[in-house]
Amino acid sequence: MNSADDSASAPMTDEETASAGFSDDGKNTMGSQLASRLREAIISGELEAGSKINLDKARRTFNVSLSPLREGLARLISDGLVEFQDNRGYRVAPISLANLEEITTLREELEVFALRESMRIGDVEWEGNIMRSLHRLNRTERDASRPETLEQWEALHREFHLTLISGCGKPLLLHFCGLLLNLNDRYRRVFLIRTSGDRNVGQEHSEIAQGAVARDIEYACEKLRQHIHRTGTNLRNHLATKGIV
Amino acid sequence: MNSADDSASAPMTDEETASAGFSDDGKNTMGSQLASRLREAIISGELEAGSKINLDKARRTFNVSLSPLREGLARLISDGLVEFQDNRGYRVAPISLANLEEITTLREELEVFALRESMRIGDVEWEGNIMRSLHRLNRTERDASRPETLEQWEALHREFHLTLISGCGKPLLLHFCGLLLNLNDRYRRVFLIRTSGDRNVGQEHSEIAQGAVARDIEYACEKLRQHIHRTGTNLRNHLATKGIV
DNA sequence: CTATTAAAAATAATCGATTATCTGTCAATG
DNA sequence: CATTGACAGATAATCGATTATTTTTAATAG
Repeated sequence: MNSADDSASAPMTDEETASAGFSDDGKNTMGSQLASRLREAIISGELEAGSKINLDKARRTFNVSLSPLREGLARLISDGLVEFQDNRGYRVAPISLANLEEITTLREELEVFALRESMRIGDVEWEGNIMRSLHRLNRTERDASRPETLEQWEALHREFHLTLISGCGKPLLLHFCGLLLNLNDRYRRVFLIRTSGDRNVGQEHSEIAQGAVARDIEYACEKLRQHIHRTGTNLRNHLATKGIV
Repeated sequence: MNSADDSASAPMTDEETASAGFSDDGKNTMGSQLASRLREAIISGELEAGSKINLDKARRTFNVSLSPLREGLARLISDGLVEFQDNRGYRVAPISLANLEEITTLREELEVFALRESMRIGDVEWEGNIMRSLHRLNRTERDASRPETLEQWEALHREFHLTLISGCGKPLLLHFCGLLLNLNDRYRRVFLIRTSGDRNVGQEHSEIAQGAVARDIEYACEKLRQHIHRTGTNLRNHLATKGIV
């Protein structure tokens, strides 16, 4: 439960978005790699929400022994992406309308609170990091027809949101926000959503970022709240379309 | 990440306070039992904060193989009680003034928010559960000279706080609050603190509970916030006494 | 004397096999 | 016909041994 300063690092690969409590040096262990692969498989929808994870099958699929497999799965439990029951094994965490709405609500509470704190005590380096993240995000095209573009955009988008609140000086809070962001991204990835026509997401990000570095607390926080809320509404509509309750 | 309704159950044993994502049927697996024993060892201070956990030694101490030991430790990572690094093993999560202050701040934010939501949508059963938890808590004496009394009180105290917010209908939020409560209790247990003279904790609990069932949102939330804040201040002083930074 | 490297010891990670538990099927019973 | 119970197959949990990595120690060069 530490590492509040990840955001200052070089361009992130998916592997580096690991959750708190665990950390990888690059020289990964098998369990770590599996956690990454499984996380990607779940967030991308390759592993269906709610489905059972057969250990023996997974073991063969990934060509590993049970130990590292369980190790990896344990981490995804921390992430809220996998559920577990004694003697009954693992299951991909289900998705639901209620879950999405809770994620959205909590993001509005926690992420906005974290932004407020960041604007209160964040330093110049924090400001700089925001502008850099914003620039990189805005320079990246999001093309639904090319998956590698999507993944890249998702990584940068996540990075932007985390950087925005990285100045708050509260590792636990950042951990919670990271989890929520992860869970939220899953809904977007599962539905391969492109933003609906009436939104200019790039501009929304810019407004939040500019408000943040200008230390206009009420403006920035309100923009962020709206941004999160709109995303929630957007995703909810897609969920409804697919008939998910 | 479910089970929002634990609070309606019979008197809790320590084992039943397991974290979300995992659940035990009573017919526990070895990993589950280990998680409980280790959790107790850490929260009680038996395992020193910040100290390294030697797998081989632990394996011999608990008379188990590596697999269930790792399994148990993985759960404590989810709880924020253990930290892990690839190829370097496990370590009891350290304690610090900053960590305690963050826990207190986040409890003020999240627990109060959860109480607000509970008061907005909680039903009569929720109200009843609160009154029951309050009664059981107030009927239990907390005697620092008798450890079994302390554990009993801690369990009931935890139960009371969770029940208070159990009506909010937000499993994730309850999960976060549960984690924070756990982390907070650790500080209290480690220092075997009895409440300082100027507080009547029993009355504080009663006021919060009565405000909650009377749906006096502002009153109850403010009382809860003060309660959490006082506990934080209290613990901080003890930490300072022991020279912990 | 300090810094660098090599070997040895300690520790963590993984594997393959074994044991325990659960789940579904089907027959026997009321 | 529904219910119970025993069996068999599937699946999860655990173990003991092996392999990989890190940390410590010792030796050597500068």
